[in-house]
Amino acid sequence: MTSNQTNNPFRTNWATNQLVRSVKPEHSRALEDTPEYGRRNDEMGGAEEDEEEGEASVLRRRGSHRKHVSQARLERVRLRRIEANARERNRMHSLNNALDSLRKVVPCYSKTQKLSKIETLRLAKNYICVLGEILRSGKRPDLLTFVQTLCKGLSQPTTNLVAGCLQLNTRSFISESGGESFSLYPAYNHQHHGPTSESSSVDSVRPLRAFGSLCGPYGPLYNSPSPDCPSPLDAGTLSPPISFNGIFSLKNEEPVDYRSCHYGLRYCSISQDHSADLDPYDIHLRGQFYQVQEELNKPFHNQ
DNA sequence: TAGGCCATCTGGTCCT
DNA sequence: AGGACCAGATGGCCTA
Repeated sequence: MTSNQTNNPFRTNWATNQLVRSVKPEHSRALEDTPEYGRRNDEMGGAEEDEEEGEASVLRRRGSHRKHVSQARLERVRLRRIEANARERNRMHSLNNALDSLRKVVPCYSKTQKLSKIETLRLAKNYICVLGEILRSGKRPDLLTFVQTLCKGLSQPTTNLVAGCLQLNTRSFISESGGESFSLYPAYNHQHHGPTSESSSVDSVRPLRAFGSLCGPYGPLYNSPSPDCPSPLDAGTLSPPISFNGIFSLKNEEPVDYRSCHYGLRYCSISQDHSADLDPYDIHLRGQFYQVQEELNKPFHNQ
């Protein structure tokens, strides 16, 4: 809610128009000399000046004419302007909703510290680049490439934020990954951890979001729709999991009900017994083997 | 306090 | 004619 909504919109716009008027090019000024503009000035308490002075007789003649024909028409114009404003607001709101949806599927999502619009777009573009490269090559890039690509063109604060979301710190890498057997790919999930798992963490990293977000043939495997379709992820409570050598770190602002999670492959590899003890701000999930995950990840097994 | 980000209003342009 | 889209301008809020 901005002051524009709480205050009389014409109040600020009047000042705006006064200023704009002084710098606008001639072709724009022409329109402002129309009855519509005069009417608006009247409403904002500004203005008879166009008619009283300034452009003298021609305007005055036009002015008298417009006063004669204007009332009903001007009322319509004013109404149209109000309606157009409302439509524009709605349009921008839907655009913002779409951006929010985008925020939820890029690697760094936080409800309390939202990425700006421009940074969201940049990060999304970078993310797509990474995923595209993965699809193209069938291999996951090395960590450095991933991070560099992801943060390409991002501002320093956003880079820090993304790094924070991804928990990019040396200690995590060294202590938990042993130098290279880790994954920071939000689109990935690990597998084969736990009793039935193999422990090769490099191989355990598998892309996941890339397919989980599609409405394509892999969609049913997840029982999860695309970003266009509502999903637990899109409900806004989940952010992409980060895997460090089989340990997921999930940072969220709100608790997540993992028991009702449809993204079983991504989030539900935890027993219900433990779910109540989860710290939503730093959740470590122990992966379990899922048959469907094996299916899903087939295309991503390195050739 | 400056700068970044955002919501809103507005007029122009294009399209149906 | 009217709606969608766009870009410019502005003021408010927040943070370093």
